[in-house]
Amino acid sequence: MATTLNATAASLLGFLHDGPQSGYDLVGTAERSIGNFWSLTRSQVYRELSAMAGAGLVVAQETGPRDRRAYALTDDGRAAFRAWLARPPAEEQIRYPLLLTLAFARHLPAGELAAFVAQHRAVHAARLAGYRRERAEALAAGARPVDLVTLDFGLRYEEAVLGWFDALPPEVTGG
Amino acid sequence: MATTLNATAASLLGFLHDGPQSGYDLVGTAERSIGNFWSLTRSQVYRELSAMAGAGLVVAQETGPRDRRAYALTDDGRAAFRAWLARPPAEEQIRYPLLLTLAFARHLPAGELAAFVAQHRAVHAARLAGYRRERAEALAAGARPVDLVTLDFGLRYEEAVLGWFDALPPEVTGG
DNA sequence: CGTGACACCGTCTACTGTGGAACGTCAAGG
DNA sequence: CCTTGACGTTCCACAGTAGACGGTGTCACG
Repeated sequence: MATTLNATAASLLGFLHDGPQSGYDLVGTAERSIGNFWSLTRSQVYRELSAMAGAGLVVAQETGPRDRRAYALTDDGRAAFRAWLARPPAEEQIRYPLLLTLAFARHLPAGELAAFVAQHRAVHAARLAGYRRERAEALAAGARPVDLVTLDFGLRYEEAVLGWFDALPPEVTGG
Repeated sequence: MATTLNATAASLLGFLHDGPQSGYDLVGTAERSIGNFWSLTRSQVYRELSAMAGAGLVVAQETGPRDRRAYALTDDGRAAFRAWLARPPAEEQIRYPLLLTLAFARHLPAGELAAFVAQHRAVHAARLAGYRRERAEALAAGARPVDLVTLDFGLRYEEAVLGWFDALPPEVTGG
């Protein structure tokens, strides 16, 4: 592994610090813990796992039922993870197709645009509600502020987006 | 072109409504107008252009100086663009490596984390300032609210992120 | 007991997106 | 004249996405 890890592979190593997991497990773990701001797919997880196994950063354990195969961290893997973690993180990426539609809205009949906007607003409202519930549950379970920083990012993001939706001019919302 | 356009290709068609442009031009146009929320690279632009030329959505004009080759919209291209625009836009994607670092911060010495956070905060502060300036200029140039919706998204996003940075617990900021 | 539904688990492929190397070309300035 | 640098395209390797596919264990229900 001459070249440095990519962020997705590194996060898998991060999760493996808590014990061996299969690719399937890792997808679930990742979705639960970093899914709000980092997406990954099964395909990629398995691809990275076998690459890292080849590079000696993880070792596959014996296959269990249903071809289940857990991977365990090696010392090299631990070292690679720490090396990755010490590197300055890159900037965030945002891609929002709705804004693309909005940018070209002059080519679109007004009614359809308003419908798209309403649909997206509903999605964000639901996400915000979900984050608020999650936060309350975490607090009740004794979480410290430092445990909530990534969740709080999502909260503030969704609040901002909802505020943006609600400030949209009537040409866009169909008002 | 049986399969539907992807968003990047569609946006190129959108820009070509204003007249023929080369790949190089399109990269610049896109960066200026949708770059805040939609990234694209040279490689992809040229790839999509030749694919669309093959599908008859655009036609290459004669090559000018420096192998420059402008593409013009065809009627098929116009139709494909409208068909794409009428489809409900997908949800946004966010990937923020800093949050990944934060999520695994327990494996990292405190000082390094604070430095990363400070660097990212500065980036966002600069972007916010840039957006505010852009907005003022656009208003001065007579822009209507509907022309500012995508810029306003960026503004609210950056305000929210900055608010989040400023509410981070001292364990993270090194305070 | 049987079987059908469904979650579990991995593989594969095609396509989309990113980053940078490479390379020729024209314009302008010292 | 020569260098520098913007212009413009091509190519490649890798990262990320989406979904089809196929096999397997479990459990509920008839």
